[in-house]
Amino acid sequence: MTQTQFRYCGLNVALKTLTGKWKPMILFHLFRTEEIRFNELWRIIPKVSKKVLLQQLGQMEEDGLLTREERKGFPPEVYYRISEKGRALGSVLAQLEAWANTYAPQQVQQVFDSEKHVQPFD
Amino acid sequence: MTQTQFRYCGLNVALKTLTGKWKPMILFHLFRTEEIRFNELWRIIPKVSKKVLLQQLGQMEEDGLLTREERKGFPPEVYYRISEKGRALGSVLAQLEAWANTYAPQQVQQVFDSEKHVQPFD
DNA sequence: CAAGAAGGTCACCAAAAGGTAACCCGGTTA
DNA sequence: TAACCGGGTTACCTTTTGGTGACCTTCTTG
Repeated sequence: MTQTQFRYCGLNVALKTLTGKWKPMILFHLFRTEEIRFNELWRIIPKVSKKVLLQQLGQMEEDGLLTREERKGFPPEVYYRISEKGRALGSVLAQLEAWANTYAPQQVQQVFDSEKHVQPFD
Repeated sequence: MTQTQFRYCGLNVALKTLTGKWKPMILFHLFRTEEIRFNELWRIIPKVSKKVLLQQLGQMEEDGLLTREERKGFPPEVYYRISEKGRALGSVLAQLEAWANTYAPQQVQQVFDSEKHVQPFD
């Protein structure tokens, strides 16, 4: 028997930092690319508006999940990358992913299908 | 080096089932009591409105995180308990809790403080 | 000089989430 | 009969979240 112990306060905090329509996808890309420019991300993520993407990134920076670096110059570029704190979530996110694939495969498939016609990435 | 692999589809699904103002607290109670009546839960959870509690429980039932059993009789009582699928999340939730306690202890403390004057439970 | 690229802001709107209070129903008890 | 209990719904409102399009700024290039 798995005697799992948790309180809800930390859980609340953790879920609040993860909640946002585009955050799972942003995290996904941050985990796979090591560093990514704003416009790259914007082009990769299907249908998100510039404002909202910006604001989700802003929240994630506030929450310390990622770092934002302005490299000034020509066209001034901004690089986002996963932080220590964000990276520490990796295994948990993978487990959430696994849980959904095990216990709700049809819904996962639906999400997948609803996006594949929009974005053929990989 | 932790080579964490996840896609965002399952993550999206998992987070969607966990998102809701009172769900962390509901889960917390379901994990510790094995079975609980609606009004018990309502009295234990500080300030939630009946409607919203009901609707969060409804979503969680739809999502299969918990089971709802009407025991008809006297005043007809309704018992909620964690499901298989829900219980499978236990260790992940504990890890999210641990992550928040490690990386955002001050925010966790804030949530704790903001609720302790309302509810002295345990 | 005109146009474009990168990153960002602003005003405004639409949808979703949450909250409040009143009410319903069936059965019990004062 | 009146009031109460457990569980639940409804109408209505407020707050939060996400979305659209125009605009700005600095620098570069045609």
